Amino acid sequence: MQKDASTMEKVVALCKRRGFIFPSSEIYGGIGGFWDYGPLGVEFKRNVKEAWWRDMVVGHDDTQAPAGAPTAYEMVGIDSTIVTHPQVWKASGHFDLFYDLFVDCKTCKARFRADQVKDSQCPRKPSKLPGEHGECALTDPREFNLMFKTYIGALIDPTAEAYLRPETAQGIFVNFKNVVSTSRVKVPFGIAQIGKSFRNEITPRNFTFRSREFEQMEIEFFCAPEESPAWYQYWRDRRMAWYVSLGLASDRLRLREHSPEERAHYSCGTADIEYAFPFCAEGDYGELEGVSHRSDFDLRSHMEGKLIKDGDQLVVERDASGAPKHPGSGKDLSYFDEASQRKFVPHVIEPSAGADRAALAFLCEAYDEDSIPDENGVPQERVVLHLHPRLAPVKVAVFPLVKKDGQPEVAAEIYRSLKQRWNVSYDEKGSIGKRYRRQDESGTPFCVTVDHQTAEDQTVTVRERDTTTQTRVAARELEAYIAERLRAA
RNA sequence: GCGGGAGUAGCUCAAUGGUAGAGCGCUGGCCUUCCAAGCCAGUGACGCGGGUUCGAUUCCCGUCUCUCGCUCCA
Repeated sequence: MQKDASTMEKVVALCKRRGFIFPSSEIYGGIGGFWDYGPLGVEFKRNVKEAWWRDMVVGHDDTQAPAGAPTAYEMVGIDSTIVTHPQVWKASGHFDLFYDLFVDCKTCKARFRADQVKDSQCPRKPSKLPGEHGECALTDPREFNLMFKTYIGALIDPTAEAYLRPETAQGIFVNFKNVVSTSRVKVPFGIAQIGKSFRNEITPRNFTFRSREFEQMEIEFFCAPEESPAWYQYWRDRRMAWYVSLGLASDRLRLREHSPEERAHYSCGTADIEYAFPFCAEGDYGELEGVSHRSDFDLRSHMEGKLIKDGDQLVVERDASGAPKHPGSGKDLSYFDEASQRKFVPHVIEPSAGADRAALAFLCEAYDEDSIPDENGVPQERVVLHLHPRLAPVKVAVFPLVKKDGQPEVAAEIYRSLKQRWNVSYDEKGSIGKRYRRQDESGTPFCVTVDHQTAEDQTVTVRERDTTTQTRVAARELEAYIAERLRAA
């Protein structure tokens, strides 16, 4: 189906109606930029994260090179804290990057970074600086704090200031030494993490796409400097293929290589995996994941202190007295490679994905309105989520065709048995067609119905969500049948 | 923060200066041998504070929240 801004409204409405996603704190009027996942949503989002964790981490084979990879590599995971030592964000550059002073002009509604006023021009009189025009009405510089601040300990004291992490990546870098020295990994290897991050986005927008509290799925992949371009290629393509494998196969998905001007100063390669969300203007895309080549920027930052660019070199930023502006840990985060008898600071490839964004893209892609014939053969519109079975919150729904003749008892028995393996729901209310439709909206790939024939030959019907076709299957073979279909998907 | 839009039931909408109706949904029951539309019953709303008024959901003011556009990005 054609998808545009009105589709987005329908997806949002469906999410609310079926219990995927609710506005946070809604009974108090909501709170912008925060969203809660409901009963179906939590299962769905867990499936997204589980698919990522399985495909990237626990399912990874350390012993041989995957297709497209330069060599075999190892993968491990961690789970670091949301609140860290505040110095982490100073050394990483986030403190300076996320903590700006702005002045606004009340006359022309423009906003300038306080440190860039002298390089800006007044929108009404471009020959003048902001504030020089007679009608300019600049505010005092005001703090723009993109990191959530909190206080460690019960006492509110400036020395106790800390921040909620704006990304999970730094928790990996600061644990690099711990992982290397305890888990026997050798370069090249990756450390993965899934977790919440927080940013005071100035403009939360577009449903869960830009939220202030969101969840990331990040890998920091450490390799030898000279191998990094090949690993960058690998991860870029590997991550793109992951989305395709879970259903984002349409032309709404794309991989976009950043131009050199667009890249961060330390990066020698960045690509975005983007999806044309229904809320995007024609030709626009929204970012799902950034895969970037970060060189040795991060580990060096945590050794030496916050780095800035000096020519084509990265050097420690210094204050007036010549001391590092934001000192690093001083710990040696370099790696000794036994094979080559060589010591180096590993280079990093970072595939950084938004779990909520991926989830939203899967929902938008899956949303469909089609029509299927009713009992009289007249086409009737239906709403269906064609979610990949791995992502579907409920895998199977079990129904008795009618609520009598012992059918509910048989159906409940099947429900209990399948439930040991999958998330299964049972429903005996209303007409059978209505129950099918309800499951279609939830993205349930299979509906099993016990009917009159079940009592005669112990078979049930299995109805498929996408085609609505039905297959008669022996009850005792049901689990194997569904397992096979799920595996084949 | 600035500018625009909007707040009536879970959702979509209606009406009214005299405290609100409907459809869908949801719940219970009846009916029903396969794709949301039968029958009965039930559930449930005027964002908030103030003003005008005998009386405000309605008019006025304020406020809050959401939402759209601008600096942010997973």
